[in-house]
Amino acid sequence: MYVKVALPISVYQTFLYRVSGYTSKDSLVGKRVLVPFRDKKYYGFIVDIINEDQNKLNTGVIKDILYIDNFNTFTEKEIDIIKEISEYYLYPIGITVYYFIPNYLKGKNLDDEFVSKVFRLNQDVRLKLSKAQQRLVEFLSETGEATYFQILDAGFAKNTLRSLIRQGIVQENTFLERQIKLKQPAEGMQVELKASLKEGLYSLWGLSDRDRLFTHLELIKKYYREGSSVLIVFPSVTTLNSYYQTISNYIKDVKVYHDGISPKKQLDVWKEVQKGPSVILGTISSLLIPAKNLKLLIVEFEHSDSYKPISPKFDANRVAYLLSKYKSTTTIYSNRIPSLGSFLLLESRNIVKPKKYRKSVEVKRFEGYQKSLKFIESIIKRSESVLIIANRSYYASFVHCERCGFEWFCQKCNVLLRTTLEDERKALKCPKCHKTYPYSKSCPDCGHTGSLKEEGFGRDKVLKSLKDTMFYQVSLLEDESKIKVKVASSVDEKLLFGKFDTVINLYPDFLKNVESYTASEKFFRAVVSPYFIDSNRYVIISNMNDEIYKIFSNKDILSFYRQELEYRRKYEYPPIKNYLKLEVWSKHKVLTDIDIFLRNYYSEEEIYFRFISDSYAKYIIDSKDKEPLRAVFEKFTGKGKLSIEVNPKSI
DNA sequence: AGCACGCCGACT
DNA sequence: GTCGGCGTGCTC
Repeated sequence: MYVKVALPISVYQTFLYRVSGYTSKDSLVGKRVLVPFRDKKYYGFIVDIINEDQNKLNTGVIKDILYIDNFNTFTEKEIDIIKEISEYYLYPIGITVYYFIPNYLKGKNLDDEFVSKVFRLNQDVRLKLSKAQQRLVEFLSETGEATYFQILDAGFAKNTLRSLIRQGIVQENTFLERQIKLKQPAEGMQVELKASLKEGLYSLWGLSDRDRLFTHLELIKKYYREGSSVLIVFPSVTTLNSYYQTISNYIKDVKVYHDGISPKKQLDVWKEVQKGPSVILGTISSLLIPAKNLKLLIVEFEHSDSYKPISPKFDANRVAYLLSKYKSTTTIYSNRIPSLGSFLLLESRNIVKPKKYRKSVEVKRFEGYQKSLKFIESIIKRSESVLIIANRSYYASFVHCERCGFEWFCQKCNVLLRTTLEDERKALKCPKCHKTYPYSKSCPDCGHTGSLKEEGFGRDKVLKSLKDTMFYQVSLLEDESKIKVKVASSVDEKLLFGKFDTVINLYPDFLKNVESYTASEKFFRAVVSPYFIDSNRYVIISNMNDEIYKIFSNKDILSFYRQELEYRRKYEYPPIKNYLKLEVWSKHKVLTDIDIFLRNYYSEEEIYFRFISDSYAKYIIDSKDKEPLRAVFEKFTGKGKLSIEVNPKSI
């Protein structure tokens, strides 16, 4: 008998091998095999079975497999989903499979000291760092947290990581199975749950994190009792962890699967959930865990950028949809407020009705950092507990105007510029593309001289200021729990099950001042998401009074999205319009070859955007036809670095 | 991805 | 005449 095997190499094709001692009735699809390939041995996965007589179609010698696992890593259904992901996102099948398997089965790096640890950035960094160290700091700042494999995959060396840990810039965390009991039970379920949800897609939003948790809990219990498995997916180990600490009080034997647990434990969980119904909390890498009778899938914080990994480039929300298609699961996209993309799909989904909140929103004019601080202090004096959202966590200095709040962003990357010294002269530098901009003494926005400060009022500065001037105890949100005043950079992906007296949103304005078509959406999120944190009072310190008033005075809080979709439709931006994105890093000769190739297949109108430099090219293609891109990949792979993104999140 | 094959320039 | 550069093609 012959089997098609997907190998972890960057090609679209699969390879044919011979297995003996099995019949086509055995469930070989989804099993891991060790195969000879050239003069090497690779672990691959069986994705198809070929009947004997069909092998005549093939040329060349077919080799025998060397070894086959006695258990299935995947069932046929997960393999079908992997095939569809690989096809849809034009990503080599073997590498796609590898993304979803337990680390233990990859058989490498397993005894490394850093495996099973999650890395996060510590506070303010003002030390001199090497290029590689700077890039890793930037990477962790963007992703929030990363596992060891993610860091290696992103091309960083172990030594870079090690040196940053030694300097105290990067923190290594291990997963703790610590449980915290919630003081308050659910305040009467405001959500109407029908006897049982039918299979299909649902959107759950408009609730505080705690109410959402208890809504999940009701559903989880129901499905679990009926003998079904439940999978809840989180954008990060940090989020998963805080959910686990709470829900494990209510459900015995919750299983956890992510890259922060040991490879051996991962494999144990993987095998265990195939045997009987389980409740599993996992990160994106757990999406295709072959849980027995999986009938409920919850994607928590569905808007998160972490649901679109870099390699392979797929969208976890789409995989969640595929799970409902192939496994008939009830899939729930859960969030405080839906993402714009989710909102677009609300019509085709069932909505779990949000409860009506009647919380007033106060907008306080931003008149500089010092005045805001005074105002915050006055609120703290009169409050039991306060959460301050600073909207940024700064680790390097940048420039802003103390008077009007203006901040410099890179025109290309929309990243805050940092101050640097170029030939002993101050300049502004983009940390991403390294483009430099001239420094000026007066504010480019309000023209005021002497009001420019080389520091932001991100999380770290707010924390320091409050610690210096106040008698109250202040801490970061993620630190000790019994502190009156908490400071956070953002709450967008942090589950907050407790209740605050007051939530203060400090100057979200700069998000809107960015020159990007996504700016309004980001601002909306930053302003509205904290509204659903359980609190008596919500104060926003901002100069965007009109916009904020408009958002909250609307009967339907999401009506902003309707207007935003109009705008996206008019200018043909995602998520209304989907594009294909191709990026190439190579020599000029290769870039021009690719250019000729592409222009041969796509018309002028279909090439929406095109940029070619000496070493880099970028295309945004407005076409449904992906095949030319597949051809480019096959023809030019190996001649440089290629990246294809289907439905990119930004163009 | 990796590795071999093969076609051109630089060398003891 | 040979060594080694890297462009091209293939791996079951």
